[in-house]
Amino acid sequence: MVPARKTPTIQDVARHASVSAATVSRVLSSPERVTETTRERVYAAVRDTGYTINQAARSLRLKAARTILMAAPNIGNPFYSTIVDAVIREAAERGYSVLVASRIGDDPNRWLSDYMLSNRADGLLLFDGSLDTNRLHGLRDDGVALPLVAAYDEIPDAKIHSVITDNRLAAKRAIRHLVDLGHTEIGHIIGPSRNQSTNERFIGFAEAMQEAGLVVREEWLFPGTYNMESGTAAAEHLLASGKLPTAVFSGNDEMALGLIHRLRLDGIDCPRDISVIGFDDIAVARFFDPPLTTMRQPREDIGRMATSSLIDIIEGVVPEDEPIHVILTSDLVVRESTRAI
Amino acid sequence: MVPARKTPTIQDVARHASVSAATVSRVLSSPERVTETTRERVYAAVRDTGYTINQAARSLRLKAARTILMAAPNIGNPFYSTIVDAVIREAAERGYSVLVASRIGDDPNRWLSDYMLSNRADGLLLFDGSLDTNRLHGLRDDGVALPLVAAYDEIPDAKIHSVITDNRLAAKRAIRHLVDLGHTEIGHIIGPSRNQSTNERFIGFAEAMQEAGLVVREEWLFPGTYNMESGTAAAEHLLASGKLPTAVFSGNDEMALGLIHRLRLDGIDCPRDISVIGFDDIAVARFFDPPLTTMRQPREDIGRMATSSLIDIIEGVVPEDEPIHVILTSDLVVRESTRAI
DNA sequence: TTGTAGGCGTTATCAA
DNA sequence: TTGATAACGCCTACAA
Repeated sequence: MVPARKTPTIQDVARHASVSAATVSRVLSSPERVTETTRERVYAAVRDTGYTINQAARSLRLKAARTILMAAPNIGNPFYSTIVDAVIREAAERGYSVLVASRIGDDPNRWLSDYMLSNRADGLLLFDGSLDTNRLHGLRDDGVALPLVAAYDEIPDAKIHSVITDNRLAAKRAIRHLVDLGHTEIGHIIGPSRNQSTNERFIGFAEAMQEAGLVVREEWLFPGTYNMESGTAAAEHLLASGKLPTAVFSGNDEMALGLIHRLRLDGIDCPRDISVIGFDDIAVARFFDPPLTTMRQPREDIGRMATSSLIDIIEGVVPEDEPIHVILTSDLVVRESTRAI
Repeated sequence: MVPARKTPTIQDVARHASVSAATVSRVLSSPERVTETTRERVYAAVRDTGYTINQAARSLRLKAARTILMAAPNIGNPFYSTIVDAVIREAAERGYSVLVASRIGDDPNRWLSDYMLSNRADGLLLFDGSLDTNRLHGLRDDGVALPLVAAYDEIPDAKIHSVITDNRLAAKRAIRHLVDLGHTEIGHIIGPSRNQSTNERFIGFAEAMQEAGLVVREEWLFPGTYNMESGTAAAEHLLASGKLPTAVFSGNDEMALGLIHRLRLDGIDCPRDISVIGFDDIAVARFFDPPLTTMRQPREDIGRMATSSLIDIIEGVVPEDEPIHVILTSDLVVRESTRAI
């Protein structure tokens, strides 16, 4: 219980074990290159001194921080909870730490370059498709491309590694589900337009509508912001438009929840009077009243795969000229917020 | 648009500006100690070379990482979303980065010490009251106490800085609200017992019951785990117990949501047949059906204050022998899940 | 198998 | 006001 006077260094361990610092370093990184006996002595010394490696020194020497940066436009959205968890988990398994950043300040690109170029992080996990592609390419270090994986929200650039979901297809399936139930008057709450995934969902919606021979009515489209309040706003927009659609495809679950809640205030019941399908399958979806029909996003898989891909790239196991493009599939989860007309 | 061959160092900038590296360093940290003219020359050189500081080298030299570690038992819980956001925001404002860790692996303490002692983080924001106090004290560096702030979940140790909420009082107010509505048969879904906040809420519940002259019935107590599934389980427990209470105080909102959902499946309607009050006021609470009455936790304030306190401690503006103890107050938010009997 | 020595990029100290 | 120098703790040639 003697408090350490000072954080022990590799030198202290070396002295303690009567070996050189080099040997200690070797024991720690490649134990097989050291005799059994000295190895044991070093391990003992490590225990005795309570030595832990100094990451700053190690990073400086190795030019690698064994840290990745997860950047999202709004990490405060509960949607990211599962993802953050998966990212941390996967990173930890491979010996990496995770720094998190949210969009802060004016220049959306500056903080990223700061992190990357200052040796704080070895790679970037980007959940924001709205960033300037060129500047991203510009983030270079040592003349080699910055390890970067676009996750969830795609970046329309084939050269950038990405782990995304089949947004367009999923949207089409959502609409087909409604069509199969007999709906012909279908509205759509659109997500924030700066997200590429939003656009993909919108395109899927439009395509499916056309394929079903249905018309997209302008007044049944509403630009939301992915939070519940904008679902409420969408409801008010629809209410004001005079005639309600019989079904609504919401760009995400939260807006769907806001929509259902607000409509009910005016006596419009889901699913009795209107069907609503969401997107994501957030945790509350199945506990809501009515339990929400939605397109389930494999959030955990996104986090895990994006992280492991990024680390693969950092560690050079992925050839630079063969971009990774993982497209995960979303599942239709039918619950009670949609019903036949 | 010429891609840099190599990350420029302070030496490169120095050469570029025809000054010494020391001068460049000075310009960057205390510009007033350098002549206007050289200062300008250095700034220009920084721009030209695209120099960014190497954090690893800086950390090594300064023995400070300008990084804090946020550790929570289950960062995957959406409850933390707002908090993470606030922490990042506050930290960024003071020039700090944020590392996140979740409980991973066997030894809950080991990873923390690893982070701290290895110079990766300068301080710890701990959202987990179940950690061994003594080992926490043992986390020392240079013989001075590890900068540590216990946030949200308190640690029963007066020497540890903390930013928490008035759990016991809040629970009492929740119960009094129910009592004021005429309820006398009140159940409680308890959170995971390893959390101190859980215990505080339970004590508050018990005290308020006693003060109101009500008895706590064993079969109306249910140990949950803070997720919606355990709310469902609580419902089934109550259903099986034969007689339902007329009101339930849930240790958090998510369990309340699961409870309400599950009871409705058996035709027990909230608030018609049973009143439910939650704790936290998570984002969905007001959009749920019925909108949830709950004790609002100032989550953003917790994140912000805990972070700024921690950084104060790191930077030595807080005397070590005067622990910070912030207790934030929770607000009763009356919505529609509770009603007079 | 082990040790010596040099350098990663930065900043603080001391001189000039 | 500015510059030279040393040191932070680690790893890796290279030498023994």
